[in-house]
Amino acid sequence: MSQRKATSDAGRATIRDVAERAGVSVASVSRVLSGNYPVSEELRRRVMKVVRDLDYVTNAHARSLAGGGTPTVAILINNITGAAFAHVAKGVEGAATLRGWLSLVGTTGDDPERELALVNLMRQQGVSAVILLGGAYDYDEYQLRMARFARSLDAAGSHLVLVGRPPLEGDVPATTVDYDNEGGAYAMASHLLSAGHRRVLVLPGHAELTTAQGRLKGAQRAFEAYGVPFDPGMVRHGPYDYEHGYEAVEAALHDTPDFTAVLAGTDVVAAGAMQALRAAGLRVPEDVSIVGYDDIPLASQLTPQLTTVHVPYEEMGRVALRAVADRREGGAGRRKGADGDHLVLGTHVVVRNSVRPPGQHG
Amino acid sequence: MSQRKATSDAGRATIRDVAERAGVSVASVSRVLSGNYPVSEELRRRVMKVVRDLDYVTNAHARSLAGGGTPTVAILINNITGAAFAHVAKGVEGAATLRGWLSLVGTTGDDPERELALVNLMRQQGVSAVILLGGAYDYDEYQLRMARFARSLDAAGSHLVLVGRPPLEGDVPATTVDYDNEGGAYAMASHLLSAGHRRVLVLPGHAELTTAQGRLKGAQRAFEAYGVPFDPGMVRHGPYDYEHGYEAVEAALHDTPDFTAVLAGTDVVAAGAMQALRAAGLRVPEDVSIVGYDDIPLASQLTPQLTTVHVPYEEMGRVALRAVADRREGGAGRRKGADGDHLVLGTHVVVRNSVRPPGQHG
DNA sequence: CGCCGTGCGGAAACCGTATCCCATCGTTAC
DNA sequence: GTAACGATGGGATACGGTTTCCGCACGGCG
Repeated sequence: MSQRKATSDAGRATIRDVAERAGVSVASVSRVLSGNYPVSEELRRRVMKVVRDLDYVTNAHARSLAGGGTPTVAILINNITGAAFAHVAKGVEGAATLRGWLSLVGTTGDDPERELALVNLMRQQGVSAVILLGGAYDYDEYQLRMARFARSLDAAGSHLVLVGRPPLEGDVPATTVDYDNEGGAYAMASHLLSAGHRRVLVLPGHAELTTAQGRLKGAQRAFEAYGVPFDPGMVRHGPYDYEHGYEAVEAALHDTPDFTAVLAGTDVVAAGAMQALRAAGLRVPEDVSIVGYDDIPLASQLTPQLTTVHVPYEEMGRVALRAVADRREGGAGRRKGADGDHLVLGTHVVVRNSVRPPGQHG
Repeated sequence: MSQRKATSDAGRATIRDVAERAGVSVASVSRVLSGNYPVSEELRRRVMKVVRDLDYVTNAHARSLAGGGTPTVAILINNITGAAFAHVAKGVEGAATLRGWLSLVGTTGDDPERELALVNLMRQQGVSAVILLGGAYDYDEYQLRMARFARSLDAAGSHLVLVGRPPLEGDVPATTVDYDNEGGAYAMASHLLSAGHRRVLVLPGHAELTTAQGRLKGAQRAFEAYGVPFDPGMVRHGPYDYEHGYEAVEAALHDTPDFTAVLAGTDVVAAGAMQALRAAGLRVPEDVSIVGYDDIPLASQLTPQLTTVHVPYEEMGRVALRAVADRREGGAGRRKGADGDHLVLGTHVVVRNSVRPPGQHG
């Protein structure tokens, strides 16, 4: 406990050590390293040699305390193993690294407590922005919670970015990067309808999840547009996972076995649905068609390859980071609440082999 | 450019602001917040109220400069979208958050340049440890490179952890968390052999990748143990992706079509292989058996569900973090090069539905 | 009533770096 | 020849906390 300095010799080299050993001042070393001040070639050489000898690296904490610092973004994600969000994270991380920014990643596990704790932790770190990934549960409290985050971060000179969530209401200092969720669902459902399907099992996801709400709404609109009655009994809610897809189809086969297609809220859900159909002796797509959503790699790896909606996840990540970077460079001149606060990216249907007209066996 | 203080009022609140507003000294505020010094109830209340009013959070940079700081681990990963490594990352992140540690994530994209840059960046951040994820390419240079990283980090009071890579040779200050790669492959190949398969297509991965080398070796040992001649012509190297699995099977069907089973180096490779077999009109497992490696969720989502080798990825992540934490608490008393430097976790075969004895149609 | 111990709050010294301001030196112009 | 000037390097200070060292006030006891 007491010997705090026991490992003193193992501590990292400071800029003072370098200065001393090179026989120059601390200021000169700093200038050589940051390179934003003219120094003589001789000085540079002397300093750099010592830097190499000592394997010196600047202390990022001290640097950012003194004002220099590397810009940092924080990525907060529910579950890092979810393929879709992993792609967004990749987009953010790639774009960040490209401009020399650093990225922190935290996982919330869908726990509001942890989300709060992490936002505060990131605030402590002085991040330039906090990027929140993934659909949100639209509790009454949600809007207030996010608005509080947004203001809190804004007051600290940071910024909140919502990716894949609906924008916040009112004059809240946050940026939203979204995709045309409802439109994708509309197009996907239209694809099924135009193939002749009328009885479609819909598995949009959790009823409270904003993503699921949008996907369901898009499907409903498509049914309307085609003049096909939409049967609420054909909708089954549940989590975005394989098991739900499997169980929902199992249950539907028992309750309403006349469906000829499955509109899954997610590729993973589609995979589960496909498996359940097979287990029941049904063929895909000969007996039942299936479509997914997200277009993660799994979609093209299933048999048959899945027709699905492509969502530009990685691009969204890049866009999110760009929005933050622009805002940061735009600086004081830009007002919050400006036009760029809500960015929407397009989606499109990717046609593969999991859809056929109904009743066409063989 | 010039108006550096333009946004002055937007800057975050400092501990001094809190102290002033609460009418107490800076030291008192610090003591209330860190809680490692007795303060009166009255003082605590006064300070906490102001903290809430101002939405104050401590500046992590200043704190860690002054010695307080939150311990941080860095996770360096080739590709965040790879399922296996994502699980390790999840394990590390979860264990880190559990003890209040922070985790940084960086992706290297298999680029040694970026790897170097990131290690240095992390060193600047003063991380407690750098955790390198994933199989390594065993170039001559690799050992030297890692040894340099290890010493460099060690000198800065940090530590290098290799996860899923072979341990470093010699007296290098690094910890390795590994799994029984070769043993898993041995068991998996034995499973096929005991089912009666003799002609097995082996897709171990890239020839230079240490993971692939181990998996191939394990398979070879199993063949030896069973007294079955191992045909090098049945081995096809390539990347751990879906396309490689597909193309390798396609090529093998042309060159050596007498194989009755596929031993894939990865579940994803197995998925590709399965697809190629189907495309050629072969059934799995009736005509050809397939096994994978890793036991990622995909394995149980394929049709048929894949028999594979379970690798405790998430556990490895947790173990890696625990190793770092222990070392940190063990402190100066522990010598580098101690026993705990190489941890090996077990693997086991998970039997599902993708294997049948050869020649048993129906 | 005075002394001393105790508990709590304040002033100040760092942590490692960037930057401002000034001193110095060599150079050029008058 | 001297003054003014540009190019560099050094010293000092600020960044926002933590922590050590002190001093003060209060209470109990002799």
